[in-house]
Order: sequence, then C-alpha cells, then structure tokens
Amino acid sequence: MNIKEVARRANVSISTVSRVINNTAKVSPDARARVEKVLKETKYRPNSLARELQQKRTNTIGILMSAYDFDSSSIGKSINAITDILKSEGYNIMLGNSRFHEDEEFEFLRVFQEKRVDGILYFASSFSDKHKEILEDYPIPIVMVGQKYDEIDIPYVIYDDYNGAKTATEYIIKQGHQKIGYIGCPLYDTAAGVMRKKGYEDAFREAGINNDIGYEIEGDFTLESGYKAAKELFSRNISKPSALVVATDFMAMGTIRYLTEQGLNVPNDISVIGFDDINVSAYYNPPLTTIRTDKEDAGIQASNLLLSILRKESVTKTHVTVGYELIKRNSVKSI
Amino acid sequence: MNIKEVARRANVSISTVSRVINNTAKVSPDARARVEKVLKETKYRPNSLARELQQKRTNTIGILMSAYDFDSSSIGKSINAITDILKSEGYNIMLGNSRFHEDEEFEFLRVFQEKRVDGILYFASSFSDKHKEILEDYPIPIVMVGQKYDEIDIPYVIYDDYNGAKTATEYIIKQGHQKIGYIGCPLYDTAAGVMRKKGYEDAFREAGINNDIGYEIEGDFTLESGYKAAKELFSRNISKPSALVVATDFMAMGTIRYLTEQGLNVPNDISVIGFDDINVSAYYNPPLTTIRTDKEDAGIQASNLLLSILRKESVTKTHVTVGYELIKRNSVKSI
DNA sequence: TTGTAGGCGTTATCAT
DNA sequence: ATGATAACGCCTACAA
Repeated sequence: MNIKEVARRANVSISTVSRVINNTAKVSPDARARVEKVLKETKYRPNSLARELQQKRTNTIGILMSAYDFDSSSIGKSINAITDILKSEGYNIMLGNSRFHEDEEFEFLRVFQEKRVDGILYFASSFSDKHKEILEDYPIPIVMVGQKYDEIDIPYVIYDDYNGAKTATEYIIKQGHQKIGYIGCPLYDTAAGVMRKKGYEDAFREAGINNDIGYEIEGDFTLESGYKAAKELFSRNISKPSALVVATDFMAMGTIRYLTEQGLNVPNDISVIGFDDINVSAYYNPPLTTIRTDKEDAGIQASNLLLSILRKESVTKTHVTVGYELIKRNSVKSI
Repeated sequence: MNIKEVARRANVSISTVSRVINNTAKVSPDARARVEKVLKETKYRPNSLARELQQKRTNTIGILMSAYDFDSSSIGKSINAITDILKSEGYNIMLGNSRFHEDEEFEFLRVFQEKRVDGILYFASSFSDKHKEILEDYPIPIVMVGQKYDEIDIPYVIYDDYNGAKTATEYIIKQGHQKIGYIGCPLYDTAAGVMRKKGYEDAFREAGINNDIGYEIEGDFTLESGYKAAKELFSRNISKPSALVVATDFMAMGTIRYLTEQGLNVPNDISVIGFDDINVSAYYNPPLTTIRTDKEDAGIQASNLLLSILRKESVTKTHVTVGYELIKRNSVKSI
C-alpha cells in the first residue's frame, strides 16, 4: 500500500492524498473524506524512507556509546533524559554501542552517516589518530558527552572529574586520613580514568602530604574489579591505608564487599568514598559517601546543545561542564 | 555528493559506480580504479535511505521498551546481548522507550512502521484493547520479551516468573519460616507483578501453611519503594514476619536498608530473598540470596528468534521460557 | 481546489 | 564490461 494506491482508491491525485496526510494545503471536504476513508480502511502508513529521502532529513539522532554495557556505566540515566527530550522534539533514536572496540566505533560513525541521521550524541571513551581523521571533517553535527577531545573543536558536555576527585580526596584528608589508597579506572578513559586520578594526586600535593608509592591500583569499572583491586592492594607490602578513594561507586561496592569479608568494618576500620552516586549508593550498607555527578543533567544539556545546533541557532556555549556534589553518607569516618 | 556526481567525475555510468560500491558485478580494473579514486577523494557515502527505499528493507530492528529507565529494570543486560547479536548480522537498532505511557507505545509502533524497520523486539509491560487492535494485524514481525499476551499469537521469550517466585518462597518455608511477607511489583505488570505474586501465594497453599492476611504490599521497582514498602509493612498491626520475599533485587536492597536502619540484622533477625540477581546483588551487604533470571540469555533467545523469523525459516518454537536459578548467598537464615 | 511531473539517490533490469 | 532507464514512494513546484 502506497500513496499512489490510496489516491487511486479515493479517486484523487496523489498530491491530494499527500495534502490530507500532512495537512499542508486546503482540500475540499468531499475529497478529504474520501481519502480519510481509504486511509483508515487500508491502514496506510506513509513510508518515511521516501519522505526523508526527499526532505533530506531523517528526524533521527544517533547515539554512539562505547560502554561495556548499560550496567557498569551509568549511561542509562543520561539516555533516559535524552530520549525524553529528543522524543518531544520529534526525533527518533538510533543506538550504537561499540563496546570499546574502536573499529566498531568507526563503523557506527559510517552507518550513521549512511543512514543520514541528523545529529549524533557521542559518548566517547578514547581517542586515536583515526578518530581525528574521521571526525575532522565529519559532515554530521556531533555533541560529545562525558569526554572531550582537545585536538578537534567539537561541542561537548563533560563532568568535572578532576575537581570531583580532588574534592573527594580533600574531604578524606580533612577527616584526618593520611594513608589513602586509590582504585581507579583504566587510563584510556581520559575522563574517569585520567582526570579523576589526577584530582586524587593533586589533592595530596596541595595538602603537602607525601602519599607513599604503592597506594594506587586500577580496576575496570565492574564491581568485581573493585573487589579484586582491594584484595590486591591489601596484599601489598605497604602500611595499610586507612581510607580508599574509589573512582566509581560500582567499584567502591566491590571494594567494601572485600573489606567486609576480611572482617573490616566500613567506616569504623577503614573509610571508602566513591564517585557517581548511582541509584544503589544511598541504599548500600553502609550508605556510600560519594561524589554525585548528574548524569541526567548531562543528558539534558547535551540534547539541548545538539538541538540548538540543529536549529542553526547561534550557540555561544558549546563547551559545558556539569557540576558535582559531595554527598556525605556513612562510609567515611574521621580519625 | 551522490552516486551521479561520482560517476561524472570518474567518467563512468552510475551503474558502474554502484557495482564497485556493492561489489555486485565485474568491473574493469581501469574503471574500478578511477571510481575508487573519486570515492576516496570525495569521501562519498551512499545514501541508505535511497538504497533501502528501493530494496524494501532497512536492516534495522526496533526495540520498544516501556521501562521507567534503564536503571530500575535490568533491561540493559538484555539490550547488550541483543545489540551484539543483531550487529553481527548487519542490523542496526532503533530505540524507543515509552516510559509506561501507552500512547507513546502506540506512537512508537507507528513510527517503527513508517520507518520500515524489519522487525521489532518488544519489551512490553501491560496490555489493553488498543494493544490488541494494533497488534492484531501489525505488518512487521514482533518478538515479545519478558511478557506474553495471550489474546494474540505473538512469538515471545519470557521468564518463568511464577515458578521462580514459588521456588523462592518454598526455599524460605523450608528454612522454617512461617510468617513471610511479600513486597511485590505493580499488577499492571503481568509478569513481575502478577506471576511472581501468584508463585509466592501458591507456595503457601501447597505447603498447607496459612499465611495470614496483611503480609503483602506493593512497590514500584525502585529501591526507594522497597524501603518504603518495608517501612509500611512493619508499621502494620500484625505479628512481625521473620522473612520477606521481595519481587526484585532493587526493592530488596531498599528493604534491607530499612531493616538495617531499624537495628535489624539481615539475616540474623530477619531473612530477605530477592529476584533477578542484578550485578550488585553478589556484592551487597549482606550478599543477596535471590532468584537469578538470565536477562542476557533472554536477549539472545529473542534476537535469534526474530532473526530466524526474518530469514523466513520455519521456526517451530515461537514460545520460549528462560530458566531461573536459586542463588543462595547470605541474606536468608534457617530458624 | 486539484492534478501533473520532476526529483530525491539508489538498485535492478535489460540492452549493447 | 558498461550504460540507459525504470522503479522505489514521497513531496513540491507549477499549471490548470
């Protein structure tokens, strides 16, 4: 069933059918009635492909993410906000998850281009020369979320990972801790990996504390890796830390589980501070002290930024940084 | 830039360009070289819309979900598996989240039809007459995930919610508990809501135990609702339960948090069993005893089912039920 | 108010 | 091996 057949059955031209479908011009009540009757009878649905081909816009936004999964990141929260906003503006969403495989990432960039999505929300993680080459003259508007790529001028919405981690560490120091361990994210992730670690380290520097070598270790975002990292850290031949800064709440929970199994009480025996404030954090035992980043807000900001770019509005603020907040709960104790 | 312009620059016909792009017929090395040169120089990308319009398939699968968000359900896990499988088969994904608004659900069904997606994976929640009307002669293959709709013959992949909840309750009973509370999901959800509750209730019936009235209460999937439900349940004028069956792990965590705040130790003072086995469950304090449903497997099964339908294979098993497993950890104690 | 016809960018068919 | 040309289904001048 297509517009031509509808026209034939309603005994009008296809233009008239198009007019009643899109309400784009006056149609006589008589013709309109006949057309609508056929429309209903045949359950006709216009073919978006044809329409979009001719209008040169697809009303579709591509979301490109490179997470292991929805569970180990908190990307889901951002996507909730994004889908809501974009939907209300008439956009649909095409989803691509590269699972950290660069090749797939480039592949999606290609597919999005061939599918002619109107814009892209790009939850990137790492960058290479190939990225630069591709993104440098990519024809579709992109807004990055969670990461920035300094070598190219692309609008972005990021978190203040550096100051967040620094604030967390300073808070721990202020509670009297001196031996403070750090469980971080992989360094290919320039935001959660590099910046948070830097924030942690700089907090010591500025506090004039000499945090000995050997207190840093790396996880991979998962709960399990937090558990393992804590285990590994505690098997090292160093004087035991009295507090742990952990780069994500998920890993912090893995960490606490390990400590608990070792008979250590958090926060009485050892303090732990996380990062993210995911939905479980407030309900964990103990409730997690953490740095809250507003993933939802990031999604909103990114959507709106992309939207105004698509509307060709003169956007002045193409680089936005979402704030953070220290949430004091019950996994940190002063000594 | 389009195929016509490429043809002009390479001094060949558009047919030839099409041939080298799709490798669909022999092309002289000479012509091929010229075309490829232009392809590279112009960074030409074929327009999928045009191709799909003419081929009558979009290589796109629509995923329709009706969750509040990615966090309160464990739908993310299924989607991970789905995206992997579909991607490897050359399909792309279009995502629609209705947020439990029926109208938006129908809207997405319409959009998916207009966008001509090849198939749909439908994470439904509730059903109405309108659903029946729309789905009855919907022209695109659908596979339902997590729910079935008995009034219409649609292939589905579901969990064994009934037996899972029954097994959980039986296990609790076997541990010597008699006063067992239940924190459930909303009943518009026929799977997690209705079936799990039924499993809980039938366990008593068959065990010949008279579980008094007043032990059931309803949450809404969120952690917070689990907390509140526990609070409400314990404020009732009934002899306190010694165990709680909670319909989702998220709610179970909310529940345990409340109990902990009341100075009750889980499992020493009261036992709690959950449902789902989400990623945090094993790392919660205490580690959660729960019914594991394999969301990933459900995603795999659903994808494969849809795939074979699309391939017009004669599929015999259009109704599949994914198994479950009782995971004994440390939130239940025998008395 | 209505209809005709060209074009959107491909692929597919049919000659050559 | 190559090229014309007719679809695919729609929108949009332009003409009537």
